[in-house]
Amino acid sequence: MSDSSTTQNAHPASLDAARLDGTDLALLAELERNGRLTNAALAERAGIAESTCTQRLRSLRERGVIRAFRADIDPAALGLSLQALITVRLGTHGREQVHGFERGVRTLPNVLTAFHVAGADDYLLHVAVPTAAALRELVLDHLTTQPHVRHVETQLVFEVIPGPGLVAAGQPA
Amino acid sequence: MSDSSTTQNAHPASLDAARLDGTDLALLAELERNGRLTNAALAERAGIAESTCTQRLRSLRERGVIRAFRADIDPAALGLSLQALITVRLGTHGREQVHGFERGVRTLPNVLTAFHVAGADDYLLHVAVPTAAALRELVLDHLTTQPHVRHVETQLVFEVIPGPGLVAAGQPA
DNA sequence: AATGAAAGGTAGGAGAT
DNA sequence: ATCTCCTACCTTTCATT
Repeated sequence: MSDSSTTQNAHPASLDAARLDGTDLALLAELERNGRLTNAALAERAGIAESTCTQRLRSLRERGVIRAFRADIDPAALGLSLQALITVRLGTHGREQVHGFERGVRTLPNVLTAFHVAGADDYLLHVAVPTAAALRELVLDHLTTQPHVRHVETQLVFEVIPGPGLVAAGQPA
Repeated sequence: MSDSSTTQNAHPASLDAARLDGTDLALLAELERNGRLTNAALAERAGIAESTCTQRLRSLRERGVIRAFRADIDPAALGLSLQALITVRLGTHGREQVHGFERGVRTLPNVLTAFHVAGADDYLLHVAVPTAAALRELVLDHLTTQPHVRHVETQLVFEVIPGPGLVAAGQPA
């Protein structure tokens, strides 16, 4: 196993629709379901030799098609049993403000993902917290205090429903 | 490698804050960054024997702390270079409507994740599509046509910003 | 719960097609 | 680009502490 930490971000600048053949798609589909499949098992399922599989995998990582392999961890098991979506509007929208806010978000604990969106709102933050009190603190101490934040709105998340997977949606039917 | 596909969902009903010691957290933190770390490397980083690491890992999966291992795939590489957040409001909110809608969402291609939220809106769908035309089709053919959908609003996603990771936020500082 | 040893499985490269 | 074969490494069970 090459074990290059997360996958060196040596992407060639984000390729659009890398040329992926059926074998690549099969590998991706398997690895999206089970990222810890052994190379041997993967090769067998795709009907190719193990060494070929190794090379294909390396190529997919180097091209940035596979960005990383991640353990999918239950937030509740870490004591983060409350999730919320927080809508954020900035007062000014220059490059500096945007970059500043994003830099902050990347290190804000409790933020799972942030979306920069078009429209009246600027950001949507998906967060996980232990308690309602922690959520309030997050909003009051780390968001409304940020220099260019003009408006914040919080929605409780009842449930997160996974979609059918990326590869299922790939390439036109 | 035990290779039980995704991780059999034999969770004990969703444990809240499973008892996780420092070693467990170290393992989770590593695996969140690199889910394909070998057991040997993981053991070394955590300062435990390889056989111990195997057991810890098995336990974490069996308890549902680790739900799965997934390849993180670049949507653009699959030709899905446009992302959006779609807000959905239902007309009626009985159990049947909610379950029906969720069942539909789970099989809707292009849906990466759906959030069931509290408030004026009922759902937020994170989708990835190849083109603006495909987005329009998704909304018109698969959402507004659903029986209990009353209102749909679409926001373009400029950028998805990853948070610092779940484990970073775990347990109070 | 954690460990070391040992058997069996796996990874990735060299060289040929 | 793919394959077969080979060696070094990895995984895991089990007896032991």
